[in-house]
Amino acid sequence: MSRPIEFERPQAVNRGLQLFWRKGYQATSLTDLLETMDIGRSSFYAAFTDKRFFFIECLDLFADRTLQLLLAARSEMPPVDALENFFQRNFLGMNDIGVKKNWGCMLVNTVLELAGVDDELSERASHHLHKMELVFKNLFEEAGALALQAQELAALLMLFNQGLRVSSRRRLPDQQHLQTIDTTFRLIRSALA
Amino acid sequence: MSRPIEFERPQAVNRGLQLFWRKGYQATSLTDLLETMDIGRSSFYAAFTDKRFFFIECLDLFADRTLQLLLAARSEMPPVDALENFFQRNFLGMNDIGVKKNWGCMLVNTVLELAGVDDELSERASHHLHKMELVFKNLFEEAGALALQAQELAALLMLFNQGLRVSSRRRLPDQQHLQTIDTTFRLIRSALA
DNA sequence: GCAATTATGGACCAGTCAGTTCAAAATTCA
DNA sequence: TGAATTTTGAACTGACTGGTCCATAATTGC
Repeated sequence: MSRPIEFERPQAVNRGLQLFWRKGYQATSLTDLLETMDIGRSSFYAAFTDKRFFFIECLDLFADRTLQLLLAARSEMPPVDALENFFQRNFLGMNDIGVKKNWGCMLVNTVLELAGVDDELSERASHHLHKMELVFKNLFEEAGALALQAQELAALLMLFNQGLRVSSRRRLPDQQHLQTIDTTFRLIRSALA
Repeated sequence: MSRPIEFERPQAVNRGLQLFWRKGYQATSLTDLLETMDIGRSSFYAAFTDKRFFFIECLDLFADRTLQLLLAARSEMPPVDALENFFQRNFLGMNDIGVKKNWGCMLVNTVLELAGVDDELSERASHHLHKMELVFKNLFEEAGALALQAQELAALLMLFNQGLRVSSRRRLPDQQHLQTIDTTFRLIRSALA
């Protein structure tokens, strides 16, 4: 019968996800992965099929978590505030050891790294971004925008999101990112008013 | 004395550059490179030192060409028109065989692929983007903006640039990209008026 | 505690990677 | 034409890749 492997699995997946997030798919070797996840080779293949399949699991998990983060903010504040907060978080928060993670967005990273190399993975990441854009649109509608305007704003915000994640990986000063977020959302609010 | 190797060199470099542009640094194997450039292994190492060094040459060349493209447009039209034209080009033009190159921007691609993997290369690409942003700023000043406003607009446009290049690799419909460019530049023009 | 089942570490595999070496071929200069 | 020089193809190297295998170890149900 099933054994307590499921116990440590989430933590192992999480460590693997972070490695993929930081270094990308290709630059993450299986050996790196095994060390980081603190797991044996056999166990890895038994639990996750192979590297590519595991990457898909991480990618989907990342997308899901990101969306949950946005929806959690929504449950505590008005829609546009939630969006703004969602972006600000990435440049205010610290991780456990007090160092910021400038790893951008795993979805954006994956689209660019694997387009033309592994189109299936690239398109899967792109699809997750599309779903996120739909959530943006819903939030704008909740804020009172009509369908067409909500869609335009969502497209604009996704473009902004992509640009911001690139800037994040360039390790430009946080102040600049926060400034850009502020400017953008002032613009959005004035369009909604 | 020197032999006519310099004759074919530019074309070989150009073919190599396109391969790096399309597939990125890691996914481009030396064998791929040699076939595409139609050159032998020894000749490659004799002429370009090694893969990484050659990549740098391509990266710098790409940045230079991109800037030249923008400056060429500037010599034929007002600064803001030149900027708009610079972006539109990528979604209107076809290559020799009538197929569009949806390879995004090699600088943006490189920043994302190699951040955390080869920071020296990633930062080199980032630096090229920074130089491009300075050119944006100069063009806005030529269009009559004061230094501070020109800088803000340039930062915004670079963010827009990055976002657009990501969208490009996602192979979203061109019409959407052109629409976004139009919206953005209407905004910019109204800010300048 | 014992047998059946499952997880695990480590050796192992074939393939690919970037890079080197060197003798043969091509080109130059005289 | 012929000697010096340089370019080139092809074989080769050692390291690393993702993935497999299997004997041992751990855990389970009884």
